Amino acid sequence: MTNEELLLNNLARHISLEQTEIDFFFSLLTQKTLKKKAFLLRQGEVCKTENFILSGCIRMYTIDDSGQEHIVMFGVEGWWTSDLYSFFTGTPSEYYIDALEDAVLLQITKERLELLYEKVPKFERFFRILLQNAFIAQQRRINQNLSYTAEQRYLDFIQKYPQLEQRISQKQVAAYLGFTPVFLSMLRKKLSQS
Amino acid sequence: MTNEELLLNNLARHISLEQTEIDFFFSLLTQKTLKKKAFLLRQGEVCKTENFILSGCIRMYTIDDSGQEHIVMFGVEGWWTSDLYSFFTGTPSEYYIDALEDAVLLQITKERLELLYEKVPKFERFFRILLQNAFIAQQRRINQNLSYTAEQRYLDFIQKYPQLEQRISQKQVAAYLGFTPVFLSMLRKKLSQS
DNA sequence: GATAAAAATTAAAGTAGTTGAAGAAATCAG
DNA sequence: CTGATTTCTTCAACTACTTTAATTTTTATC
Repeated sequence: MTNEELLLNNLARHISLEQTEIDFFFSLLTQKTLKKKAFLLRQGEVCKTENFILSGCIRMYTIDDSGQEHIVMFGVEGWWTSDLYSFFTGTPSEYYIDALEDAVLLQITKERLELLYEKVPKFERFFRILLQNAFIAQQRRINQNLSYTAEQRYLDFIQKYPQLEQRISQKQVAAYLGFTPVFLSMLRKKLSQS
Repeated sequence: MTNEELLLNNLARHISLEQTEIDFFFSLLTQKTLKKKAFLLRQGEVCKTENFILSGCIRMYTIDDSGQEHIVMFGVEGWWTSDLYSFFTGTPSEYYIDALEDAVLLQITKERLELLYEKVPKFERFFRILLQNAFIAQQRRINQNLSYTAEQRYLDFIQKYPQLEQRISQKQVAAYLGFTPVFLSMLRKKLSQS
């Protein structure tokens, strides 16, 4: 699947478009490559784009008072990523976004997105559906953090994202699940023995 | 402020409407009263409505394997509440929604919402913005659950929702913040002493 | 391919939050 | 107003998870 097809698929899953509408949409996008460890966004900056991931792996995270990183979301090819709050309100972000692997993105700015909504209102629906899915995924995560033990959450994670677990370090998995890498190591040992 | 004004305000904050559009919107709503402890939705049922809370207090929660309740969201007057996943996909909900205080709601069904989007597309924007705000609030919560101690989360909660803390039991607060009522009681004692 | 840097493992001691149980205080239903 | 139910508090024992620190393994760099 080519890059363009990846995004076309993503669109077609939710709305049906004329070729001219597709072309117009693509004309609004710019491509960006991001080397591993390079930042797409830093805390304090305003997030100017929504980003469709063509390849690679990125994370969005905060750093707490004691210097620890906490990952609020991962993104891989086929996913959209952005700090929506900063993007929509124009206020500085609380988050960092950087690449865990070299990545290629398609970006759209807020101005161009507004233009897109105006010219092709169907896209308003498309982005609402994306948001809806992201909302639901977050709600699940909140509920799991409240209801499940660390072990249950880890098992759930590797079952749900088996490919992802292979691609990122355990340190990143722990920063997503909400415990320490040391504890994850102990967990894995315990699970491999039983 | 009358009931109708509460919702009008909520609308006006995000989109501007003609009187006929407002009237049409209101014609699609039905009012529902909910006695304390009465269910708006049970696990396994399909969520048929989005609900605007005119008065009272509701919660959305799950019950885990060991019988404990975990609250994923509260709602008070002026807020919208629903299980969006079930609402949009038509699949059975994983959640319960019930009233912590006698409540009055304005409800809109999915069919009527689709009709509304069709006749007055501005509403698509309105509901997207609502969703956006809810998304952002959830993202904050995920990050806080990862980054903060129980004590920090409690202090943050009472600072952010001082009115709410007065209206609901500590048991509900604990079920929202993710620890036991016993621990909350200990926390409060410790905080009152220092 | 050698060296440096980052990640993962292990162990031991410490802490935050849970569990269970019992009594006191508050709320609810008739 | 009364008894019944639910909520809150307190205590002590327990467990899940953290912290620190030392060692090994893996990955990155020139």
